[in-house]
Amino acid sequence: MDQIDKKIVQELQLNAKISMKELAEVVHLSSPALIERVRKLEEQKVIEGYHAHVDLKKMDRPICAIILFESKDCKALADFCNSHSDVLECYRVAGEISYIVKIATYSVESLEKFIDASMAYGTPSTNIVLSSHAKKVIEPFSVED
Amino acid sequence: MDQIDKKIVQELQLNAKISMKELAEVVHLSSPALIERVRKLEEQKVIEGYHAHVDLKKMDRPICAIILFESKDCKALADFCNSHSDVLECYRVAGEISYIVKIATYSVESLEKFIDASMAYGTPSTNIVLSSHAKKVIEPFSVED
DNA sequence: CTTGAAAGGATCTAAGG
DNA sequence: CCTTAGATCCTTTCAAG
Repeated sequence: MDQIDKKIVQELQLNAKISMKELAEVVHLSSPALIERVRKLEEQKVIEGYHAHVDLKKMDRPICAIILFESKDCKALADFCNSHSDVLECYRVAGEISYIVKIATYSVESLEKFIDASMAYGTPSTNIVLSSHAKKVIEPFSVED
Repeated sequence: MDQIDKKIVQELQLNAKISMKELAEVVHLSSPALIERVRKLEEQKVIEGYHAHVDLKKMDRPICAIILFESKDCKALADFCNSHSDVLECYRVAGEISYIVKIATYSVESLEKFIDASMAYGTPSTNIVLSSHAKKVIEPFSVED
C-alpha cells in the first residue's frame, strides 16, 4: 500500500462507479497500470466489495436506535438479531454490556414490538438516535494519527 | 417503489458494479427501462451513492470499539469526533448516554490515546468489539416485519 | 510503467406498441 | 411505461517498447 494505492482506495470509497480511465487520471497513472492495482487490491481483499448506500427514510425506516444488551445467551440473541430485518448491525462486545445492536424501523410501535421480542434474549437499553454521522472514507492508520 | 425497484435496490446494495445490462436481465427488463428506473432511484436519492468497502484490518485498524459518552457539550464532542481519523460513526442519542461513537484503531496504545483525548469532552465508557455483523441489504419496511 | 491500437461492451437514441 | 434494434461512445485489453 503506497501513496497511490491509498489514493485509489480513497477514491473508490467515495465513488465506486468512477471509471478506471477517470481514476487513472486522478492518480496520474495509465489505465492498464491502474486496473492492475485495483485488481490486486480486490484480490488481497483490501477492497471487500462495492455497495449502493440507501436512504433509510426512503426505505420507510425513519427511526434509528442503538440498543445495548445485557445477555447470558449471546448466541440466541445473535440469531434473533441476524434474522430480524430491522437490525442493521450487531456487535458482540467485552464488558458489562454484551451486545450492541443498531436498528432502523418504521415507527415507535414497530420499535416497541422489536424491544418486546428482544427481551426474550437479554435486557435491552434503548437509545434513540437523534442525528448521526458516518465517515465515507476510512484511511489506513498512520503514525500521525 | 414497486417490487422491481425493490429488487434493483437490493442488487445494487449487494454489488454496485453490476452492469445495467446484467441487472436488466436479473429484473427481467430491457436495458433502457432499467437504466431509467435506476436514474430515478438516484434522483430521488433512494440510492445515495456507491462506495467501496474496505477491510479494517487491512487498513491497519484491527481494533474496533464502541464508546458511550456522557457529555454536557455534545457540540464539542461531535467536533472532536468528526476531526479524528479513528472515528467511523457517531450518533447523538436521547437518554442518559448522549453520544455513541464507533472507532477503529491500530493498537491498545492508540485506543488509550483516543480515550484520553476524548475525556476532555465527556465521560467515555468503552466497549471493545469482539465480533460483528453488518447487513449488506436493507429492505424497505413492510407490514410483515 | 507507458503508449496506441483493436475488440468488445455498454449505454443511448429512435421508432413503435 | 415498455421493447427492440442500431449506432455511438467508452473502456478495457493487448502488444510492443
